[in-house]
Amino acid sequence: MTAKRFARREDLRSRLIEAAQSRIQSSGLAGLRARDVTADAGCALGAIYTAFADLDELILHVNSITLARLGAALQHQAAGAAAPRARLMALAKAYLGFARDNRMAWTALFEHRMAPGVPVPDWHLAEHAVLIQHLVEPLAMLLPALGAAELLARARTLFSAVHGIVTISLEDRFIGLAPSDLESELLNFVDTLVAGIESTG
Amino acid sequence: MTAKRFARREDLRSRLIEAAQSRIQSSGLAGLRARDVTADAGCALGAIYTAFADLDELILHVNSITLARLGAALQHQAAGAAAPRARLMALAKAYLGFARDNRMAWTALFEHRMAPGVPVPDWHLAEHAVLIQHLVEPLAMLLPALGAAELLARARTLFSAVHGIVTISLEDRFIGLAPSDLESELLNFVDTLVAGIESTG
DNA sequence: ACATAAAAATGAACAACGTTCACATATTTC
DNA sequence: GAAATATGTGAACGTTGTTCATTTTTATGT
Repeated sequence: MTAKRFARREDLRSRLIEAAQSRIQSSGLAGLRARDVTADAGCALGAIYTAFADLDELILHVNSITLARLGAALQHQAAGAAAPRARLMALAKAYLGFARDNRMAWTALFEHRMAPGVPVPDWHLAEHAVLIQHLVEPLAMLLPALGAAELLARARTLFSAVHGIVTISLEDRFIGLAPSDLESELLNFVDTLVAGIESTG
Repeated sequence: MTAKRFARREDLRSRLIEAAQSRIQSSGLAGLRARDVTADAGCALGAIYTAFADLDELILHVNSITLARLGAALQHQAAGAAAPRARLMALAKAYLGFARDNRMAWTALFEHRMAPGVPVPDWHLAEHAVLIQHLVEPLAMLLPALGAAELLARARTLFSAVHGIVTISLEDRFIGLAPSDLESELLNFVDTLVAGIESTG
C-alpha cells in the first residue's frame, strides 16, 4: 500500500505547518527560522524540502489557515446583521477584532512576499478573493444599479480602505490611536461612506 | 580644522544614501545588499558602519528622501484646488500618481521594518506625520465643528483608507484593477466619502 | 518471506547575507 | 613634524535558507 507513505508525508506537512504557525504567532514572520520550525516539528532541517518546495510555500499554507479563520470570523459576525449598513459595520468590526486578536498571523498575511518573479499561486489568490465576496452582497443592496464587475471593484475598494485603516493604526510607523478610538473611528468611517453611497447613488 | 573630517563623513553618507536609493529603485528593498551599495558608493564593506549604525538606518535616510519627494508632490498638486472636495481628490490622485511613478521607493516606505524592539526614530515619525497634515486643512472645512484632536484622527483615517486602496491595488496578492479603473475607483471613493461627510456632518 | 528497487529522511556542507574587528591609513593636535 | 586620534579597510565570523551524498524507511517482484 502506498497509503502509508502518503499518511507519513501528510503528517510531516501538518506538523511543519503547525510549528510554523506557532512560531509566527509568537515571533512574527520575520522571526521564522527553518531550524526552529524543524526542531519544533521533530524532524531534520532538510525535511522541509521533502514536504514543501521552500519556506515560502510553507508560509503560504500557514497563511491559508489564517485566511480560513478570518473568513469564518467574518461569516460569523456578518450573520447577525441583515441591513447593509449594519452588516458592513459588523464586518469592519470583525476584521479589526481578528487583526487585534491574531496580530502576528494577520500581519504575516500581508507582509509575506514571494521570491522575485515567482507569482502567488492561484489557489492562494482565490482564498483572498473570498474575503472580498463578503462585501459584495451588502454593497449590492446599496447599489442595485451596478453590474457584477463594478460591484466587485467597489467591494475591493472598500475592503482595501478598511484594511488600510486597520493596518496603519496597528503599525509602529504612525503614532497609533488608542484602541477604543480606533474602533469608533473605523465604524464612523464605514458609516460615513455608506451615507455617501446612499446620498449619491 | 575639523571641517574636512566632517565633509568627508558627509560625502560618504550621501554617496551611500544615493547608492542605496538607486538599488531600491531598481531591485526593491528586498534586493538591497550591503556589498552592492558599498561597491556602488566606492567604499569598503565596513564603511557603512562608520557612517550609519546599520543598514536599517541607511534605509531610513532613503525613506526620508522619498517622503520629502512625496510631500512635495502632494503640496504641488493640492495647490491647484481650493474647495475641500476637489483638494482631497487631487491629493488622492497625486498620492496614487507618486506611488505608480516611484513604485519601489514608495513600497520601501511601508515595507521596511526595524529590528525587533527597536522603535522608529522620532525624526522619521515626524516626517510621516507631515503627510497627514495635508488632509487636516480640507477636512477642517468640511467638519468645522470638530476639535484639533478629532480632526487629526479623521485625517489619519482618511489617509489610511486611501493608502490601503492604492497599496492593495498595486500588490500581486489580489488581482489588480486596470490602471485607469484604479484611478476612477479611487476618485469615486473620495467623492463618495466627502458626500457622506457633507450629508451627516 | 526475502531480496531488490524506490522513496524519503538525515544532517553536514555550501553559498549568501549583515556585522565585527584587528589592522592600515588619514586627519587633527601640540 | 611627531604623537594622538579618528576613520577606512576587507578578511573573518555567525546566522541564514538551501542542497546533496548517505542512511534509513517503505514498496515491489518473485
